[in-house]
Amino acid sequence: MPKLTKGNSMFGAGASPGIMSCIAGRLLCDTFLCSRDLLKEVSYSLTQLAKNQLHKDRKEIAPQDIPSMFQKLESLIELIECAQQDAWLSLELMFHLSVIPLTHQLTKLSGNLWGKTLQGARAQRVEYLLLHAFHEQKYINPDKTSAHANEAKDQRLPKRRIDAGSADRNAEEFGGDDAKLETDHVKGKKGPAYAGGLVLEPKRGLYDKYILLLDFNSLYPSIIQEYNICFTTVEKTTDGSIPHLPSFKEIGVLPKLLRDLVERRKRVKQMMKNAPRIKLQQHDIHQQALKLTANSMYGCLGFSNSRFYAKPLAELITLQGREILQRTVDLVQNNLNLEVIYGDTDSIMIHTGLDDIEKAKSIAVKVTQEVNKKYQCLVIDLDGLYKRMLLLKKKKYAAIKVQFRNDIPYEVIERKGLDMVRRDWSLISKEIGDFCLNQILSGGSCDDVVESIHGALVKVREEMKNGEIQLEKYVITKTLTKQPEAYPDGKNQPHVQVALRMKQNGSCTGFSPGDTIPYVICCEQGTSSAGSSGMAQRARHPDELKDNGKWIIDIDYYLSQQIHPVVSRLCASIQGTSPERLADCLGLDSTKFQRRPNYAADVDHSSLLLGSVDDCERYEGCEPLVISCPSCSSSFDCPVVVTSFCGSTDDETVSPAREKPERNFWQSLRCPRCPIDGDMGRVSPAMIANQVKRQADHFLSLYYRNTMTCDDETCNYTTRGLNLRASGDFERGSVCPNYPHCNGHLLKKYTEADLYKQLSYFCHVLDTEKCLQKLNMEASARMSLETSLSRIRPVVQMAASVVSKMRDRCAFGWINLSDLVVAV
DNA sequence: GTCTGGAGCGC
DNA sequence: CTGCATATAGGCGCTCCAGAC
Repeated sequence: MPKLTKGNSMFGAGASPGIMSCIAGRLLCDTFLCSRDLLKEVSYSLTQLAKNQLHKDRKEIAPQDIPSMFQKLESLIELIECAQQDAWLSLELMFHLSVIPLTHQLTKLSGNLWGKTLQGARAQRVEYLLLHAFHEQKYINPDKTSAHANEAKDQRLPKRRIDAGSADRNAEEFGGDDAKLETDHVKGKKGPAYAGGLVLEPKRGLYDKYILLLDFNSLYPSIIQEYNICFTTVEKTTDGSIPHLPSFKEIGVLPKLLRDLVERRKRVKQMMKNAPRIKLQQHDIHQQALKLTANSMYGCLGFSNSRFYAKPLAELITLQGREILQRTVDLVQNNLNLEVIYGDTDSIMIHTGLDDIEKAKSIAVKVTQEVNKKYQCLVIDLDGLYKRMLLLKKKKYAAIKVQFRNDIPYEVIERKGLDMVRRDWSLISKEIGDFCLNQILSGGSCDDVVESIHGALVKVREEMKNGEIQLEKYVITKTLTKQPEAYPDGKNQPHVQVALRMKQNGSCTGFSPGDTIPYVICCEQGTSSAGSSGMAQRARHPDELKDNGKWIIDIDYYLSQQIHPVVSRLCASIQGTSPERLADCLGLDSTKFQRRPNYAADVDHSSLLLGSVDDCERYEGCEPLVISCPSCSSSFDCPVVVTSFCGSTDDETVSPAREKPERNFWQSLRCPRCPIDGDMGRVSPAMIANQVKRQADHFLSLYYRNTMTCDDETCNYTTRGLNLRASGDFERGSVCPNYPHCNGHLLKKYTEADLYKQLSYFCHVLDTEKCLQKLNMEASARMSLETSLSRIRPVVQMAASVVSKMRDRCAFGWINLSDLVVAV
């Protein structure tokens, strides 16, 4: 009898060799593996799958309870019934997913072993598909080499035509020409081996006019056909560069194979139109299998352990993909004058600015016609009409999609990449996030939306504090990618810690890579989370809390690390709220959530200067006015005049205590570091004026340097040169010089708004007049302040007038009146 | 502050 | 030569977290 071990298999894949030998000759359908392949779920436990897929409840029995259930008749029968139920659920799941017919079709297409398809061996399916295709054309296939053998002797036999004649040029070897890179890749497995799809920099924000989502149907398979890309057609390069497109007229093996698959799929889809009900599902599975097979071929060209590994071909395909997407964007923006707001690999989103769905559709028709004219195989198509959309980042957006059933429109909310679709956030933060998203997309007024979000946050905080939230909502789920013991930094990973502890105390037998681990973040009763150890140490399995009073939910963690980040990311472009305000609603210390300085580039400076914000906020980010002492070599930040004479303004509360020594500068007009007596460190009015002038000139020249930086964070290209490349998107600055590789735009590093703000700050520092009008104080205090200021006025007069003249020359001082029109 | 490993998405 | 254990893996692009430095 072979050993029926389990648990040492990678990715928890299937059964051990022992089990396989026991069932030799029979197919094994593991519904756990199939579900992981075909479904997207937070957890792939039978309980979860039964609930979400079959809508049935499953009774769970803890492993440690099983032995005792054998002790009594009733409990033994219960155990048997549960086991039987599990068997039926697995079977039902198998039918629900149509695993057998689907894998049957896939196997028939590729000609591999059905049992392997059931194990999910995708690379092997493609391998067999290509083996058959090349063999049929009388090519000799390359040998299969193991990863180990690859490292020792990276030599793969080229494919050679049996009738080795004219086609000798085909006998090229695509693998192994860059052995160094390849072994790096095999060993470290870090970093991509070649460039992939192009992702456009999104124009972030909330859109309430129709957006068109257009995408190319199966981009990569279509590129292979469009440009006849194959082992047999592409000329190999010797220097490791990407090969050129083939000029070979005869159709290659890969393109022909794909063409056949596409045509067969077309025929099957045609048959579906007037097929009897009973045949409908069968056809549907057949066409799915054809599509899956066509789409998985590219992936295996780039897979370094594949028998048909061909990095140059994979590179050539993705390069074409990037160029096609960029050409499409250029066409839509420059020739059709439409605004492209985002695009990823094979898709573009167009902001129509229209409320009328029919007009929006007609634009889509026009665009698709124009684009499709340019290609033979490639087809772009309308894939979605979004009524409203929130575009947050690359690969992160949500939209209300309008769909049609029998020409009747209905709306669905689509969420891509947002925290709410990820399993590694707790249910409670996902629920709040969904609520906020629904509010934002509701189309309600800004005030209403913000108010209801703030209200919801206050409410959930109350409920959490009162213990009204179920434990399940706090559960976070993460996947193990290695054996729990194999993590080098397992100490820092909550799910690894939980898995190790569960194994240790015997509540389970062990874990395999691919298993999902649920946990909650806790704190020890009576201690605050702030002082305790790292969060990985405070992670517990939900069951550990149920019968143990020592650990309780760490509510502060959930408020600040789960709910706040999710909500504040959603609200990033929503007027009327801010991370600070949201933190306030959650009862958190709002000072910890202040805007990071690099966000300042995103905000509109003009509104900042126009509004009635207080001085410290208005001049945030400005460089201080530095006065250097004529006697000693020290320098110090010049304090604001009015603040020095009036201790009770707002500025005092924000000034750090370290500025105290400079406080009385304006009273004494002496360097604070020089001896009090004697003439050392005395600063004259002319010195002040000179120093102010010199510093203002510095900022002026900074502005005129006109340094431009690319707004694509991954590029960050910086230049002073002018780039005259045309772009449909003039407002955002000119196209990045890295153009085909980067889709960003050059923006001024130091804008006129920055300069204006800086000069205004210097004016503010030296101001002795305007500040009086603004102050709201008692008559007696005002009198004494006025006297002090009038004494200092002659000293700063010269400096103040120098800098205010410079500021007033700055064109930014001209206010566009339309900016002042504000909807009330 | 920056950098890195890990995870989990989108396409 | 036999018994037993081994190894079994589609791609790249892009956030985001937490910890180390």
